[in-house]
Amino acid sequence: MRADARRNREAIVAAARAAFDRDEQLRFDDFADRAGVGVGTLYRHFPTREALAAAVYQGEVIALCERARASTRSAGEALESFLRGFVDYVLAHAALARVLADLVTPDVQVTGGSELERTIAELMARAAAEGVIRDDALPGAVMIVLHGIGSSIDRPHWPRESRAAIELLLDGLGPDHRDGEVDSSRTSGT
Amino acid sequence: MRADARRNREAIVAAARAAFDRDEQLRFDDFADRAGVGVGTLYRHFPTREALAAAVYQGEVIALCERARASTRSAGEALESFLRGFVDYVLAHAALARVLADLVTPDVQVTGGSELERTIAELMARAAAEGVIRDDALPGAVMIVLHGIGSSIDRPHWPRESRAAIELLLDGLGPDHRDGEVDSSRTSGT
DNA sequence: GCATTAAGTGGAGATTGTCTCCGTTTGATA
DNA sequence: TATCAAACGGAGACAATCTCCACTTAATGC
Repeated sequence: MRADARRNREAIVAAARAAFDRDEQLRFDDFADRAGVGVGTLYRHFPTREALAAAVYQGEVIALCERARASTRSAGEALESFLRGFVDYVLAHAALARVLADLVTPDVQVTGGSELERTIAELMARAAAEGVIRDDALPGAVMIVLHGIGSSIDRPHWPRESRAAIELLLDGLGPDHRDGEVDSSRTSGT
Repeated sequence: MRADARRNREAIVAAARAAFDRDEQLRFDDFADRAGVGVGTLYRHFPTREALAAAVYQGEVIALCERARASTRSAGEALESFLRGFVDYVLAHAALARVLADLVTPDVQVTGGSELERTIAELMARAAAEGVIRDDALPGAVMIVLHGIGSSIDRPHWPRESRAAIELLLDGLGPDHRDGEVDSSRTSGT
């Protein structure tokens, strides 16, 4: 890769990161201006807005994933803290939430997305092997909840509700309800 | 309302319902062509794509909601069957999923959305009063999961994963884990 | 150094989808 | 059947995305 190409690419990513961090809503072409390059250059490096967002966050997401997979804690703890940590990270980076949809939908060729799902699947498998979560839970179901968190950013109480959703999910993952659901046997006549 | 206005409005809704049912991805202006009216007429009746989608689905969603609230079954059963039923309905109407985002984000002036959330809140309150779900669960957290289901439509195993997500949610709502989460006390050394 | 050239650049303008505006038509009312 | 406010239609303004290609520049060989 030629030196000027790399320089431009990095300038674009840096400009995009700055804009995302302030949660600015920019037209795609504006990222080119911000980086001081032409739109042609922008499009050559990043064919879509999602590709750009991925370049900005891929590193961080993958780092989170690797930290979790390398964790020496029990599988249950690793899974719990990964999910809570991921949600905290998303809450702190609204722009990531706005593109999480694409990180989560695997059809796009974005490494961060499949990496996220792979990590969750691995942590769940380990936790299930330890018996601390049910062994019939689908990683995809967890992805769907994360997706919901990412795309609910415009709700008034987004952070609180997101954390609540994760807690419900973690509870639901517990090993004690292979049958369960809402405990209808307790139904009183009220 | 003038007769021709009503006729046009109904023609637009009918055309939109037909297009949605086939999950066609139309430009907004095309709904006007399909209904045989001008774009001006389309925009006067439905300022946004979401308003149109709401007109198509509001009735059905509100009907689902009212049926659930009128249910004479125990609150736990009503909540369970409402959530499962709603997901089934969404799975059967992909186009609804695509606009669920807006039905779920309350800033938009769409009656169906707040109606959905109000229904969930009410069913949850009743179930909590009966003691069949925890009383500290936020309706918003449930909305987030529904939102996730709606916006995960492009995932390969969307239906299965969506149902799995609802089951996890229902399990998590159960009354037995006021503390809980993943049961770390069971952690073995493995 | 200096030519060669493939890789890279920039931005004008094509394209596409959304939305507005206003001259014309039509249904309701008396 | 005259009146007029309500409703209509669609040309075209507008906004965002994306392509294309004439020009520039870094790398390579001599």
